Amino acid sequence: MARPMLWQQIASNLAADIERGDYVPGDQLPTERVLAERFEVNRHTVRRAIQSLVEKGLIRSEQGRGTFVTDIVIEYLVSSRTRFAENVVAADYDPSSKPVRVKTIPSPPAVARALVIDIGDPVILIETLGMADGHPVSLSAHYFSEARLSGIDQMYLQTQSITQALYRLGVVDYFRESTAITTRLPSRRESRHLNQPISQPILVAHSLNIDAAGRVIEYAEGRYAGLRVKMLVRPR
Amino acid sequence: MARPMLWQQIASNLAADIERGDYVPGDQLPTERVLAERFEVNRHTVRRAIQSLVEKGLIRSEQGRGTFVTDIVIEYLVSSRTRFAENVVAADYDPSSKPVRVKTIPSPPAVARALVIDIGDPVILIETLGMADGHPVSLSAHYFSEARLSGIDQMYLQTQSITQALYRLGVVDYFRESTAITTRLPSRRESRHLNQPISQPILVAHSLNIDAAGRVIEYAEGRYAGLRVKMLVRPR
DNA sequence: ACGTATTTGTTCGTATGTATC
DNA sequence: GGATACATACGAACAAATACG
Repeated sequence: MARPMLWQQIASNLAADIERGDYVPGDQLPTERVLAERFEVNRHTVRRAIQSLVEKGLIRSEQGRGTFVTDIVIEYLVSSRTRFAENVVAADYDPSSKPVRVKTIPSPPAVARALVIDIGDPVILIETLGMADGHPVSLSAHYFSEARLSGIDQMYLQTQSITQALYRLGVVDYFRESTAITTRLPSRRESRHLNQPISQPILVAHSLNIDAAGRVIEYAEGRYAGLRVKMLVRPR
Repeated sequence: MARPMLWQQIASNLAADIERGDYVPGDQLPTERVLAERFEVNRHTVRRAIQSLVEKGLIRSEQGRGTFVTDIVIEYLVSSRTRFAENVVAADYDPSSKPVRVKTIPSPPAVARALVIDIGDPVILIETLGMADGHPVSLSAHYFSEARLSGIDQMYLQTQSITQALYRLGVVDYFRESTAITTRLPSRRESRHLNQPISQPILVAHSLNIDAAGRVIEYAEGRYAGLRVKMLVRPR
């Protein structure tokens, strides 16, 4: 029997530390020199261990900076049928979501313009937190015209799915008409929900969804954790 | 004839200041109190003037912060034929660009992967600063395989246009195959070139351009001033 | 704007243990 | 046993990128 090699022992040690949460995604690992001292081996041996973890995708090294635990990265495909859960599944993570706020409010100007209603007309706001493997990824505010889709708030609370809620209200399918992507620093509230530092920028996507007949269904403002999300566009 | 109202005189005064460049996009105007003193009118009168300029879209006021000259906002359409100049013209600004760096380097891993060459193979880097009405908007690094497009650096320096340079090398047209959009804070160098604070996030777009035959032509990393750029996606 | 310290990346050389013929 | 090839591990030095005052 081959006895386990030194570098493999070190690799599984480090992997266990990461698994246990000693180091969370984005954290910097100790330097190679420090690890070499801790494990009482040569730096080469530590490097061999690190290399194997990099190949596994668990960590990433950056020359001159350090070695870091890999962040969860969702490649968020912006297409005509953009759905949160599908994108997370495609990235091989476990999707989940929960309501943050559900309420009816007078529509702000930007929302009214998008939904083609008058400013102040009642709109239903459903704000959701989307997660991948339990890590928050997106905080999305979905706006619906109360006049057109009355009761969607109740349907959503029952089904926990906007697609499902729309379906029960007769919207069998809907499409992404346009998406405008910007960036800014998060508010305190946003940084709290997305569990990321207030100094880390977020991606902001304003999108308009229409049904098969071209009627405006939903206007949404999605805020995405900049560290964990990449928007992928394949143009027509 | 109705003689001009006080608030209108003040409004056109302020508009002229802005037109003349006393205040550039993003600048904060003096507070309402200060303006009231300067024009020797009541604050209400200043407010009426400001309101009219806000409606014209020239300035924007933020409760508790101040009044600011509207930033230039480019709606950058991500499509199969994405060209910088065309996007700037569509937003009604005057496009220009200048080279920042032109050099041949061994290809870094990410570039090699995108261009389907070996790591370290020579690539030509052309870095350009794109401007709208003289305000920097994008800092883009364009990578070309030296083996495939030898001499494009010289062509670019002659024509000052990447599209033109490619044309002279036999690439009559090219298309955007994919674009990945992320965000982060700028480096010192980037913030300097884009003339924006280091604390303001930038949009980062990694894109791949191919020719009509589907051959990879160019890999680019565009960095866009977050304050002045909105990426617009119309999915297929 | 520029040097200094830190950190990863690369390349030498050397020694040792293991498997194979 | 002997010769060879190969992988593992250690040591030292330098290169390249980065961070920071």
